Amino acid sequence: MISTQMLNKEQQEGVFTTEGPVLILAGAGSGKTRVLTNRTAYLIEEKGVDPFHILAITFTNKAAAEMKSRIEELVGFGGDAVWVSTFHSCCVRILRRYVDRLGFDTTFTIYDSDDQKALMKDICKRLEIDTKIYKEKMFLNVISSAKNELMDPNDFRLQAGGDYKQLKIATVYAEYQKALLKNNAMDFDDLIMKTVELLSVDAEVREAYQERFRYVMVDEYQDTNTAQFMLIKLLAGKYNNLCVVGDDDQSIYKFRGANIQNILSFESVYPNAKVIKLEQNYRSTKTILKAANEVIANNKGRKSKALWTEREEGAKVAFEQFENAQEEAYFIANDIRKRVAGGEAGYSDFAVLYRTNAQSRLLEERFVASNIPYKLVGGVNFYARKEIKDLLAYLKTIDNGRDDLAVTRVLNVPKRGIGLTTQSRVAEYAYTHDISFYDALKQAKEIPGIGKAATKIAPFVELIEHCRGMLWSEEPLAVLKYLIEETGYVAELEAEGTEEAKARIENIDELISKLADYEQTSDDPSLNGFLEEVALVADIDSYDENSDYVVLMTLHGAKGLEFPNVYMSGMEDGIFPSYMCITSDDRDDLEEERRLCYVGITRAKDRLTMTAARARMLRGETQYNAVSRFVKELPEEVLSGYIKKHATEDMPREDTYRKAKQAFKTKAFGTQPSMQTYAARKAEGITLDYGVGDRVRHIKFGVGTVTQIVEGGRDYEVTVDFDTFGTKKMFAMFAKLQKV
DNA sequence: GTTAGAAACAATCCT
DNA sequence: TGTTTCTAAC
Repeated sequence: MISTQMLNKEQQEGVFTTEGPVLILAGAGSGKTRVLTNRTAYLIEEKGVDPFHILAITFTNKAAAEMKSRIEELVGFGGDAVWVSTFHSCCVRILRRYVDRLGFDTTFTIYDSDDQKALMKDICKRLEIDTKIYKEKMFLNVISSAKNELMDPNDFRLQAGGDYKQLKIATVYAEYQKALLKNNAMDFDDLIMKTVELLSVDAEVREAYQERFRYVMVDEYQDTNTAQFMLIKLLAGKYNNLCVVGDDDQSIYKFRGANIQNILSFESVYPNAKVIKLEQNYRSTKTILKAANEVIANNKGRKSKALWTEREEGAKVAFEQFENAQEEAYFIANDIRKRVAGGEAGYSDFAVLYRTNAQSRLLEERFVASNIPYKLVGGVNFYARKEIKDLLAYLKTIDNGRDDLAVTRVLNVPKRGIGLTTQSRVAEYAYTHDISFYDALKQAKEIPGIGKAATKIAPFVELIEHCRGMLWSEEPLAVLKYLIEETGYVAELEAEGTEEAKARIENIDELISKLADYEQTSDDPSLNGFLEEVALVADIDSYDENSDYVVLMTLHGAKGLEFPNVYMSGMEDGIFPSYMCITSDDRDDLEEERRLCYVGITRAKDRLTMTAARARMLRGETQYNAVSRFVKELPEEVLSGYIKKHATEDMPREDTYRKAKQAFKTKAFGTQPSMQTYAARKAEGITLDYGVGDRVRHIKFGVGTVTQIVEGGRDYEVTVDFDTFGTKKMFAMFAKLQKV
């Protein structure tokens, strides 16, 4: 049911303009998801469009799931037939059906960035490239950008001209694609590019999808790259009922190939496009919106728009600067604790945002120590963890024997006494006979110079074959369990007994329940399907706004979300804006960073707090950073806690910047930067809730017994005999020991 | 072939 | 600081 009275005039226009190309410029918090869902409902219920003919594309599974459930709520019957998916899963779905027409097997595996790197390493070795001069990552970056621009190895070679380095990259690119094809694998960029290729080359497939997708909608359009643009253009190519929603001020994925021209020149590509602007914000207070507007106004070359709200003024934006990052973390944790205790809000009403994942560690430690429930989004992806990747590699080997990477990963895990020499002999044999690594293993006895290693290989092959046999009659879950049992993977970890090993076992248990869950919820469960789902999950997908925890994540991760209380931490020049973009000579980089700041500010509904530290430890070195220039761009009247005169106007410029920093460094070291924590200065010393003989837990060393406590000034030196790490001496304030 | 300890090295953000 | 790669000894 569509309730138009709930929509403002512009939103209604977005809902009712269903025919032809439409560009909706939707400012932050202007209710774009509401427009998209209502539009879909309108198409189905009022215009009688079969849900089968509607496609909606988002960037994350979480956004897709959310949109899907909201559509189903609105239309009741048939809503689940709408194809709502991410770019990547949409492409996979098409490719799984037709990619054999491009010479791939439809059971292809998807490589993540670790896999890409491993493959690239092999290639560099084979081509005898000195990876000290040309780094693997450089090749991968260039290749990725090329793919985002739909350039295949040939195109790349052509544009290289006579440039030596470019030609070298072209060779590597070609070799890389060859290896992927041989392994029957694709990387993330391939998923899009191959689909575009398929649709361009194969008229039959193209017409089938064009006929199907009579209405196409794209969310977060500002983040699309050239390949994705082409994909959309092709899919919507027959009926051209294409509705894209985006905000150029929130374009923050240039590094991933996002092409801001897609949104800026939409009207020239589709001259008859209808443009609708959503400028009323329903999320933030006037103060927060003013802060956001002022900051983003410093950018040039954007579609002008001004967000406004009917909401109240609200609290000022708080700014706090601390001596170091520890104090900063302490303040944030304490502030949240106080507000929750005061009944002002629940934990889930808070989000702490930062620029880099590395900043999460201190916050996390502090939250653990303060017993604040939190959820860390991002960092090391669950599926990128060693133990998970190992088990997945087994499953991949079982599923697709052509994936050499997966096979080599687990061939000697657990240790089977198959070393590097044997491995390279097999690889060589496979290469010269033009067969897969796994097939070579099957004929291990024939391989010259392998000797007794063949007897070590046989059980591995048997294991894989047995599992393949199992799949005929049993669910993938049974295979995984059998695998864990047979390889002794968990048993080995249990024997280790460390905290780390325990965490790994927990992860494995989680993998088991994920697979079980998949088998329950999927209508046609298969090993291949599970591996695909796993390859495409993003960190953000695991975030659940209904659980009562504080969320910790990067500013990038926060896009599309909203919270009553937001902390933007690490507001320092060199951190945010990042060192990389300050030193870059491309002015656009700073603008992108500013957009990121805009995204961060507009996440907050009621209260926004910015924090900074004077000194921060970065890669083992203490850095002294000035307050972020973005803080200085905030209008004075929205700020509290920060007196502008401290933000000296005489901030040295780029060239003198380093010198000044150096001077500050030496001075600071001379006077011994204060080692006291914020807690100590605020509370005049600390009290311990444990004594000699008590059992305590340390975040890293695990559980141990306190053997000695020595008082020293405001702190205590505590000696703990840890169960697994031996005896350590530490200061109570830093150790954050917890009584158990 | 395996392992532990030393040395080198690293520069965001993500599907 | 934390992780990956190298080296030497078992």
